[in-house]
Amino acid sequence: MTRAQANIPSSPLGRKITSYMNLTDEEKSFLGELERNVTRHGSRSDLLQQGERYGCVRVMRKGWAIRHKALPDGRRQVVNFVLPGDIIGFYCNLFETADHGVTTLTPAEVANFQPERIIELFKLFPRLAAALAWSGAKEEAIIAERLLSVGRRTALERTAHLIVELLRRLSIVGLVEEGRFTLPVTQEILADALGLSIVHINRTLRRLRDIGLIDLAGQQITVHDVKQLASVGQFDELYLHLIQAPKQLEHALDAKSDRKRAGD
Amino acid sequence: MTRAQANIPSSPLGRKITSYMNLTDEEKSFLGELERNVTRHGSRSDLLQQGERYGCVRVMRKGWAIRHKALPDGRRQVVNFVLPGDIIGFYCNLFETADHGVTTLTPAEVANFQPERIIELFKLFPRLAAALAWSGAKEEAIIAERLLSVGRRTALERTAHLIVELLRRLSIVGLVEEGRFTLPVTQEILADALGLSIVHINRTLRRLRDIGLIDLAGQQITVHDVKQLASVGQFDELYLHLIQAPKQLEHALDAKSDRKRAGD
DNA sequence: AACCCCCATTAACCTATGTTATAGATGGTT
DNA sequence: AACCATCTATAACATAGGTTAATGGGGGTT
Repeated sequence: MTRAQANIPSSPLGRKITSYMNLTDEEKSFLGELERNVTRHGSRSDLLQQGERYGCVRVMRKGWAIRHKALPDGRRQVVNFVLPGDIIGFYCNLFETADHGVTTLTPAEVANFQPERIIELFKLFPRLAAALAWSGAKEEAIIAERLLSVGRRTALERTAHLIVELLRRLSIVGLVEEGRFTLPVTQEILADALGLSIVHINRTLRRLRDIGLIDLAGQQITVHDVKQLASVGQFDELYLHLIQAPKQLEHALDAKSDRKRAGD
Repeated sequence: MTRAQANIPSSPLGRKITSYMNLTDEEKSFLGELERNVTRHGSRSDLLQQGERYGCVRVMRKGWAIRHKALPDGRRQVVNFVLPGDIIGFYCNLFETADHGVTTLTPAEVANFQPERIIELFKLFPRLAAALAWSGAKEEAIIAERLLSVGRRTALERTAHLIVELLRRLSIVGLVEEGRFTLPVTQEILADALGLSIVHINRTLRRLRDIGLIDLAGQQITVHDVKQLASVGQFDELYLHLIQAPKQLEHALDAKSDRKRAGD
């Protein structure tokens, strides 16, 4: 059983996982198999509607989406951004029906597999299963951090925080280059993510530009000084480690795999 | 293997689980064993501090607690209320260190067990494990709903929504009587949970009282008309089903237990 | 090239909620 | 029974952010 760290998987999920653990060839091929059934979707199409039954577990291979909840009168809150490599609501699949909707922001490729595969995964490749479980737990942590933002940070702080978060998450899957990345998002969506009005998001982005912290050109955003932007957003180091730290997973693995690890 | 539905478990966790599935005697006794190592804590004591290492998995047996995140300057957001029968941050235990603190609001009894027991649980009692996994998933859903509240509901709506949520959750574990329950919470904590100032929470509670929807007497709160309060809070039926619906679990069980169920 | 739709931008104005300050309950402690 | 610390309650005032409305740009489509 050989570990191949050299060849980086082409799928973002694989790339994300290899960023914190080495995968055996067997693990890689199982993962590849999970991602085999790919569906393609246009921009602004609903992958899941509030109230709909859950079917497959979905993994975002390419493109962005949002998970969002709506009130009867149309007010809407974006709960989370789904980025390439993300599983869409990992633990939510335990529920029968969705309490939120999922909508693409760009043309997207989504991998679909049956929930039962996860059980299989736990039996055959516990390390991989732990990685997914861990990744799912991060979702909750990200949402809680957004709750802190919306509840207690000012508009400027929230916005800065979100930009840094996206930058961090995207860089794990290799979608950031020199502080620049694509932000396929209207200001309305930003507003719904941050609990602000569209006008105020506009004002706030302007301030960030005026201060010289970011540049916006179409859907390209450039962060000039991550450190300063992070400090404006009161970005927490603990949170940073949590959303990208490699070592964390060892902890999960210790807890999860009571049997001897394969490949060691 | 006999199902004993007659004798209701004395622990709130047991009571919560039996509210949506019948437990075998074996399952009950394993659950009882998990809850055997009980620690007692005074009011306002930290069960876990932001940045601290996770140790045991904790179950609230008696009393209330809050999970909260703080900004460097002291602003604080209450992420969730931990009620009797709740597991404290089920999936968070996959992380090495806590990104939030947990503090009791009342004298509390907490059961502690090693994370490894959960693996054991999955092997020996998959139905029970599914129930816990499902219960953990609810945590995320509750946090997402709070995010919607804080981001998009008005002060009055949020407050009404929270009261209904607590009423629902507490009634599952038998802590509500005729719409009346104990709310061991200062207005400061309510404010931190709802992203409001303490003064404004006060105003808002007053309005709810003036409208005649609730009564407050010390820590006793009485909800006169749940339906109307729920409608003020734009309480979503989907969400309601999610936090207490029995049938949901069948779905989880189908997915989780590929082996034949014990006891059937 | 005229039309249209969606989106960003900005100004002017408005209001829900925050802040500060004060007073009064409540309950535990000596 | 006086004291102290917390907590609730309200008033008066301040402001961050919401609302409305108008303008202009960009990219399709006819």
